[in-house]
Amino acid sequence: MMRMEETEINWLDSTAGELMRELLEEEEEEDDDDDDETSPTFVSHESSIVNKLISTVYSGPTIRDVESALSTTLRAGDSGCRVSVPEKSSGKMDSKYTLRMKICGNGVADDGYKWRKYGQKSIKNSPNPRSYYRCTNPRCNAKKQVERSLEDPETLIVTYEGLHLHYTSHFLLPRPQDLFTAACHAAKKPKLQSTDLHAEVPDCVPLEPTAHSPSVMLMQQPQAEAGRLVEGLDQSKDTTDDGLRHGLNEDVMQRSQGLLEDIVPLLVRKPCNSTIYSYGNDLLSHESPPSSSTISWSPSSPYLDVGIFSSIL
DNA sequence: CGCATTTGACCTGCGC
DNA sequence: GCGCAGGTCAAATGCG
Repeated sequence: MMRMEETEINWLDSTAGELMRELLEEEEEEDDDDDDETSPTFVSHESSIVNKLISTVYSGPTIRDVESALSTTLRAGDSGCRVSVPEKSSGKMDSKYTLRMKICGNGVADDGYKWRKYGQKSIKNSPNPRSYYRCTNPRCNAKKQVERSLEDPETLIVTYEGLHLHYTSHFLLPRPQDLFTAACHAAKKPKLQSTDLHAEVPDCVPLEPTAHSPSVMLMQQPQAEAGRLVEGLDQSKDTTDDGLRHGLNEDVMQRSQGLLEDIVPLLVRKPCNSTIYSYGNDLLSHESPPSSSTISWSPSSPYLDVGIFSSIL
């Protein structure tokens, strides 16, 4: 079984590489037509290539599908949580991504990472202060800003910036009922970080390990583990593509065992605007600098994981 | 005691 | 150059 999965991944790797080359050639010919319907968010030339690649290799749900499924299912389940897909990244090709998250209970949708608040600032023309967070992983340069929406006080506007050089626990995809349970726990859970809504700082809905989440062990390893995982990346930072892939894959291969298919980003080697879809046990991904996001989702579990990768190189 | 949060001060970029 | 607004720093404080 494991062997078959590895073979599958290798096949996908090589296939992706070939497709990428084809698409690159194709792009040189038709330079204008970049309005790819699969991801209006991605504006760069490179992103468009990746989108084509993904749409070629991947036939699962699109971001829009995910958004649709989320709003439908979550509302149906009355969990109160909603995460919408990234908004337009402000035209310019920076490493920022903005998401809107519906507050649920006393918490909000978790993005799976652990954040440390380093500042709060009141914003002009806004009654709500903006909170600034950094990823607690010292090797990770990811940041996010959280503020309440002016239009809808129950909506948090989360702007992600920077790259997570480690995995989020959200590769674990709970079932819908688990999600709801987690949301309920979040409402009661003791303050882990800033969860004070008045301070506009939501942490997350913790994903409680369940028997239905086989990936829990791997993804909930302590941060030290994540740090080690990233060491490989740091060493090969200049390289980027190969180095990144190497660092990730090697480590992941070593420790993932049967969970390999759950966490190996297929196209992690080609960072660019990216979305990682997790569809059941199969995970396909594409990444792209300077900004990218990861969205993990399972049809049996309308949980949208949003991690932001950017400016890794 | 260690870690996270708070919060005022400081820095930086931008528009006038 | 100046002022404003946004972003970051770091000391103080709180909490487990």
